[in-house]
Amino acid sequence: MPPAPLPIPMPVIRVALDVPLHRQFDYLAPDAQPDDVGRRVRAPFGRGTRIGVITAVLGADEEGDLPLDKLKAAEILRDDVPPLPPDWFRLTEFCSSYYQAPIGEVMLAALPVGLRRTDPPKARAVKAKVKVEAPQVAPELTPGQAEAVAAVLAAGVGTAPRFAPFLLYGITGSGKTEVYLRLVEAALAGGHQALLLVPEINLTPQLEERVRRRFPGVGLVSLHSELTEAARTRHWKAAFKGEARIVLGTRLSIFTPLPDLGLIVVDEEHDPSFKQQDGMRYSARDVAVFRAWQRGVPIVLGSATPSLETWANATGEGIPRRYTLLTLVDRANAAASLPPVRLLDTRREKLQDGLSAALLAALQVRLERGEQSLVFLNRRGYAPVLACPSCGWISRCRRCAANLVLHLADRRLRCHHCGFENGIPRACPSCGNQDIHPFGRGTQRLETTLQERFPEARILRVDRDSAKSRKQWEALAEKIHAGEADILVGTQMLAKGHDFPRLTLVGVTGADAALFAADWRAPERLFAQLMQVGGRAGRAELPGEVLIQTEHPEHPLYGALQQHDFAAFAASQLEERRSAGFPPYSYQVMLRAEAPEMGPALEYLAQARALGADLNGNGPVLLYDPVPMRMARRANLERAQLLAESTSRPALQAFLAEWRPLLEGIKAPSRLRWHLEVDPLEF
DNA sequence: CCTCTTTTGAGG
DNA sequence: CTCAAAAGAGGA
Repeated sequence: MPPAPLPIPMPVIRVALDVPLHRQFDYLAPDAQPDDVGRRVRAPFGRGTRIGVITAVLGADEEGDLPLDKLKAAEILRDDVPPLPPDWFRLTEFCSSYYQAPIGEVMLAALPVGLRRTDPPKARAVKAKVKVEAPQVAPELTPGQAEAVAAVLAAGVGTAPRFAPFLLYGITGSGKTEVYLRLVEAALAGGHQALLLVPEINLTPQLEERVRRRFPGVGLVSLHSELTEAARTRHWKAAFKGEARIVLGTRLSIFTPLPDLGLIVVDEEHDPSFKQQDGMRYSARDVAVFRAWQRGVPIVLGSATPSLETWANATGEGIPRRYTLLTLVDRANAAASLPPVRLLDTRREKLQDGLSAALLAALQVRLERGEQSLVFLNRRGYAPVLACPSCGWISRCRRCAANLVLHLADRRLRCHHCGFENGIPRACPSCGNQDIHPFGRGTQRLETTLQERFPEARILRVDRDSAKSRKQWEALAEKIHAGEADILVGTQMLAKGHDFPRLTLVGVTGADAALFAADWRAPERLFAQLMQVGGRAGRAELPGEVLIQTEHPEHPLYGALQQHDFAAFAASQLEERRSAGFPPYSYQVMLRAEAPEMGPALEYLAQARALGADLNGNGPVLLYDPVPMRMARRANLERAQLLAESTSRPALQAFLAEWRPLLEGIKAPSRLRWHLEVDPLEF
C-alpha cells in the first residue's frame, strides 16, 4: 500500500529560477500566502543564492515533487514591487513554450537587472522633475492620417479596446508618428496606458522628446539599454504601478507589466533589432502581437517597408488576411514627394576608384551649391581583405571562416566576427613579397578617395568605427546638422534616425552584393535599407536625388525602387517565397550546433534529425539535412545547422514540444553547444 | 599508484 | 549554466 501523501505542515512554494533548465524548484516558505504568487524570492541554489519568481504556492493537500526534508527554505521578497500579475505569467509562459526557452530564464530576463540582484542596493530617493509646459499644439491631420486614426479608434482605443492588429504603411515623413500620438492621446483620455516599441536607441531620445512635449505632465518613461540600471528599474516600476502612462522602449520593454494597457504601437516593425539574436531568440514584434491579442487591445505596426510576413498578413497575399492595412500615402503621391532614383550602369564605364563619373559630377555640383551629399557603402574598414598577388595569400582570420578586414585608420587587420586583430604585415607572411595589396572597398577607403578627389570638401565618415557610442554619434550628427560637413560617407548607421535638411544627394555603392546573396531575405533587407537611405535626400525645400551604382540595372528590385513601389516589390518577393515554400508560406525552426570540430556538430544534428524523423513519421514537419553554416567557423567553433519546416504552425509547435526534450538527451562532447531558433531570420 | 583531464549529473 | 564527483587517460 503506498504511503499516504505527507501532510504539508509548512507552505511550499514553486519557484522559477534564472537557470537554463526546463523545470522549477520547490522551497519551504513558512510565511507564504496564496497571493504571494508572482513575488520574487531569494533562494539558495547549489552553493549560491539566486532570485526566482514564485509560480505557485502549494496548498496543504498538494504534494510537492520532493519530500519536505529535502527542501531548503527561501526568503520571499516583500519589497515595493507588487506580485507579477497573471497576464504577465501568461505572456512569459507563452514565450517559454513558443520559443522553447526555460521558463525561469524568460521570467528573469523580463525583469530589470536591478530586480534580479540577490543583494539589492539601497534605493535612494529620486526626486521626480516634473516640468509642466504648455502642451505642444497637435498639427492638423492629413485626410490619410485622419482616416488611419479613425480606423484604429474604431477598435475601441480609450473606450472599450479589443484586439485588432493594424499595419500602418507609410513612407518616411508621411506622418506615422502623428498617427501614433493621436492614438496615444485617445488611450490616455480613456485612462489607459500606451506602449510604444521602437527599434533602437538612436531614435529613442528624439521620439521621447517629441512625446513629452505633446503630453506634458503625463507620466512617460523610456526603457532601453543605455539607461543606468537604477533608472531602468525605476522606470519599470513606474510602468508596473501605473504611474507611467506612456512607455517608450526597445524590444525588452514588451515584457513590462502594464495594469492599464490599452494600446501597443511597434514603430519600424520590420527592423531586425526587434529580433533578439542571443539568449532567448524572440521577436519582440511577434510577442507584441501576442500580447495585444492576450490583453485584447489594438496594436499598430508601422513601417515604410514592412516585413514580408507583416505585409502578407495585411494584404492577404496567399494567406488569410489577419491585419487591417492602413496606407498613409498613395503611390502617386509617394512618387511625387520622394527623390528620383537614377541607376548608374557601371558595366559601361571604367570606374574611378569605385566611383562612376556621374556620381562624381553630382557630388561636385552639390559642393558648388553648398549642399550636403551622402555616399552609402554598407561595409566598414578600408578594404575587406589584404592579399598577395604573387602567391595568393589573403588575410584570413585564424579563428573564423572569414577574412580580416584592413583598417587603415588605426593600422590594424581586424575580424568583424570574433574581434581578433593584428598589425598590418609589411610583406606577405607566406612568400615575403613586399607588394601586397588591399582588395575591395570599405568606408575608410571611400573617404580617402573622396578626400583626394575633392580636397576642399569637408568629409565625415559615419560607421561603427567612427561612432562607437551614442555620444560619439550624437556629436557627429550635431556637426552634420550645423553644416560642418559636405560629404558624408557611411554605412546603414546613416540611414536611421537623424534628419539632415541640407542633404540633397544620396549615392549608393556596393549594393549589388545583396541581390544574389545566399540568404533569401537579403533582398528584403536591401530594399528597406535603400528606401530608408534614399529617403534622406531632399526632405526640406531642397529637391533631392538618389544615384545607385549597379551592374544589374535591369534587376526588378531596382525597378521597384525607382517607382518607389514597395507593393510591387513585395508582391514579387512573396511570389518567389510561395513557390519556394519559404515563410510566410511555411514556418521554420533552426537547430544549430557548434563545437571545436565540425564532425561532432554534424553528428549531433544527424542524431537530432533521426529522433525528429521518428517522432514525425511521414508527418507534417520537413527535416532538412544537417549542413555547415554559411560562415562555418566563428571564434574557433565549427557551426552547423538543421532546418525544420512545416506549413502548419501548430504542427511545428507540437513537434517542437516533443523534440526538444529528446535533443537534451543526445550524448555529445561537453564542448558542443546547441540551441533552437524559432522563426529564424538569418541563414 | 598518483595526477591531471574529461565526462556526467545534480541543482529543491 | 555552474560545480563537484566520478571516470578515464597518461606518466613515473
